[in-house]
Amino acid sequence: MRDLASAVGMEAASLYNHIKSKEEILFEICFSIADVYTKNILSVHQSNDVPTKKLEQLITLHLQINSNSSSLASVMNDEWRHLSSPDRKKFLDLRHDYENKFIEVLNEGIKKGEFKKLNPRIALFTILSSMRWLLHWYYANWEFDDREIKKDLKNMIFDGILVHNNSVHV
Amino acid sequence: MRDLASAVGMEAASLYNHIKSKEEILFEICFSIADVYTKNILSVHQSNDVPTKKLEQLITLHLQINSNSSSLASVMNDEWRHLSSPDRKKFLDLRHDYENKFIEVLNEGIKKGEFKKLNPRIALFTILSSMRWLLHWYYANWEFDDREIKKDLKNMIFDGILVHNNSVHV
DNA sequence: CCTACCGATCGGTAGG
DNA sequence: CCTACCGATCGGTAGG
Repeated sequence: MRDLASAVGMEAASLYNHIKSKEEILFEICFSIADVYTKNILSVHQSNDVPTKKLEQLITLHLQINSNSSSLASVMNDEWRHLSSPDRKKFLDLRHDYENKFIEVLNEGIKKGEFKKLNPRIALFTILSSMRWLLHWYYANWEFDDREIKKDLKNMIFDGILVHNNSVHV
Repeated sequence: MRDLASAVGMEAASLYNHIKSKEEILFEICFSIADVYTKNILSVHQSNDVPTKKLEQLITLHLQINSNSSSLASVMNDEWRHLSSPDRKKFLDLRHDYENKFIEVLNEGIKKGEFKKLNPRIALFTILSSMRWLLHWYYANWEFDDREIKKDLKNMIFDGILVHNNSVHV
């Protein structure tokens, strides 16, 4: 709180005229980002697009949040565990809902023969995890082209690293 | 330190008969795991295998460490930043060496036409990141088959999620 | 918005 | 290996 206060040019005690507690800040961050995910998966879920298109929209969403709101997203990702009793459960429920809807997209794609017959939960975690490095400051030192990252990441998730003769994304 | 002490059935003060400081524990964890990575990439680097084979060996290494030593590996991954001045730099140097050798493998594969023409640093971070979810307790609730995880993960890294007619890994 | 201060907790030491 | 205790730091409150 001392750090936050000095970052906005006041004493720690003065922060409490604007916020109720440290955890309130965490709450705001976690649920504002979770809201974006929830709204987006609902609209993807309701669309009539083909599974590959749905997956592409979800990946685009994650790439956007992870690069445009990386600090908020990394707080959400790493610190949600420190929410206390009722909020923590509420957050986990939102997350599980999101994951389940994402898995439905994967299952639909497998059934239609667009996606490989992978364990959908393993595929889910692997896809989300593969984009998570964008959140860490460690990599901020290497200057990347944002469009190149998005292109290469989509390419790898859809088609992997090996060269295929008839791949549509190469 | 109170938690660690009670986990081994003693008082916090008594720990200091066995260790010098809290940071010494962190040091041991970080550098013992880093050592495994360093030794392995050297032997892969010196082999005459084809890049695809080299990459497969590196992925196998990460999968093994991330699932067999997940708690040590997650401490190393998340807490190395808290090493103090000379050790922190030493650790980062090891890490950069590792990453550079990994990138050489990727570049070799691109040059030989085995791997797609991706930005090798983006590819590196994406590959390593995609396996990182194995480190988080959150997923421990879902009971997975270890061999299924390894199979699906390799499949996704090499060939992606889309179905290809002539993919060798499907 | 600040000064002054609180109780709890932390890594660690002294001394046995 | 324990009791007793230290200085620093943390989230937060009182009172102006």
